Amino acid sequence: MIDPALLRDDPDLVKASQRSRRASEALVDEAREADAERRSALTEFERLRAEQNAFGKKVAAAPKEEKAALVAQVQQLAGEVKAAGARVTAAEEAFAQTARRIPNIVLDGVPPGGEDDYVVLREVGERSSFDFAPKDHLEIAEGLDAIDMARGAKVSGARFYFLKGIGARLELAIMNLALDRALAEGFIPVIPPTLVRPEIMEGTGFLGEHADEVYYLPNDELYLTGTSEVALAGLHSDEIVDLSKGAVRYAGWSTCYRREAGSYGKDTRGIIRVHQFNKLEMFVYTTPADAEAEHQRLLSYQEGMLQALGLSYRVIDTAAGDLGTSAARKFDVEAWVPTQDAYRELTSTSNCTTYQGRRLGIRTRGESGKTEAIATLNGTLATTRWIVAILETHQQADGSVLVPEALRPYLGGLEVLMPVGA
RNA sequence: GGAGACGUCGCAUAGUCCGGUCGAGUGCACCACCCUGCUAAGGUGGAGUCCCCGCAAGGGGACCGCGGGUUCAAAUCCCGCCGUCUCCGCCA
Repeated sequence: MIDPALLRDDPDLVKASQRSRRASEALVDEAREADAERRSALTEFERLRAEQNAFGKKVAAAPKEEKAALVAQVQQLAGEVKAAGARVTAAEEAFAQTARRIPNIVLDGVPPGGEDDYVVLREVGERSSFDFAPKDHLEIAEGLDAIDMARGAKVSGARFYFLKGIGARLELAIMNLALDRALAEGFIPVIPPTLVRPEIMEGTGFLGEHADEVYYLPNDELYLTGTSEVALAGLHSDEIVDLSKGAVRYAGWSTCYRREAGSYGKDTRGIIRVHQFNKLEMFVYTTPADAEAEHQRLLSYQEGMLQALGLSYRVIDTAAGDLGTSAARKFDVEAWVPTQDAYRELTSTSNCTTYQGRRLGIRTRGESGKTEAIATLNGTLATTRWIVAILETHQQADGSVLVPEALRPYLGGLEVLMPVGA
């Protein structure tokens, strides 16, 4: 939810944001009209209600024998109050419905346009080159007996897999490396629920255009989360969060579930795009003033991870039209995947400014002691998918894989992953 | 799965049976001031959240888990939902 005051005070800003997202500008005027209607209905209701309240006091104070006459007098007023109240409810509903459809205001500097209009901020590290024909991650993994797709499909269907042996250990190693780095930066580790109630899923904005992506358990009215961002945002819903000691930073470790609807035929090979994976997610509550600096900080932690793992990558500034509903700016870090001859997203970090917090009723106390909107940010620090980039980048001609130094302590000092039977 | 109890202002509680004088008392914590030569104690006052009108001063409305209903009037009566706890049953 954007700040309703913005709609009234600076509609042009909202419209500019919509334009940059290639989204509807008319929606802004629609919302403004709904807001005006809502307020006039409210004023009318409050006037009547005040009158009724005053009368109520009179009735209460009146001697018994006069009560009946007074009561007869207000009966009509009571009906009017009720009708006015109903109008307010309807008008507020209409306003909320319209206003909610407006996505977050994009920040200055975000490239306008759609999916392909991102801006590459930088490319870091040398792309690996091979004097042999590089294998893709699945072929390498099968050589290592690290991933079993066929049996994943047998047990659970397409886009499910077994990570086993060194594959399982590798995932844990990446996750633990990320966790340790997060701890060093003061993040509080959290293992959150992965099933959440509708209002939490709704509040984080995932039931909008991404509704198809979400698993739902109708018997229990619970949603499976596609990222721990959902639970970590819900963690402080309807609370006033104390930021007097600085930003509150969580590192959520969770399994993530995604339906991948509409991506049929895309990335069907291996574990690039799967229904279930693990992720270490950073989630930060901070003041609106500090949000942009925090965003850069999250990005730097992500880049630090990729660098530690010897991955070549680029950072892109996602175009406005490709931002999620809640995001005001988003940076993706994409690793070079040799056999795809392409960069593939390993991390994503979004600054949701106060949009998500407002939807979830999360506030903080400003300097003056007044409550104010809180800003939230999130960013990936490790996922199962990283295995893809690591295997492909560090593979050797014999099918073995060099373990990046940073990862070795998490694999009992192992320096090379050897193919089974080699 | 069955039975029951409970949900009030940061925390703890009163109020609910008998609807109005209750947006709501008390204690603790909190803030300001006063008093007391330390720590402590005592006194006075203040303080919630959200919204509307207003340049402001100020005025008004809503909020007693949530949502409906009854009524001139609901924390209080009725219904539904959610949550917490206890007992029994079951269980990886």
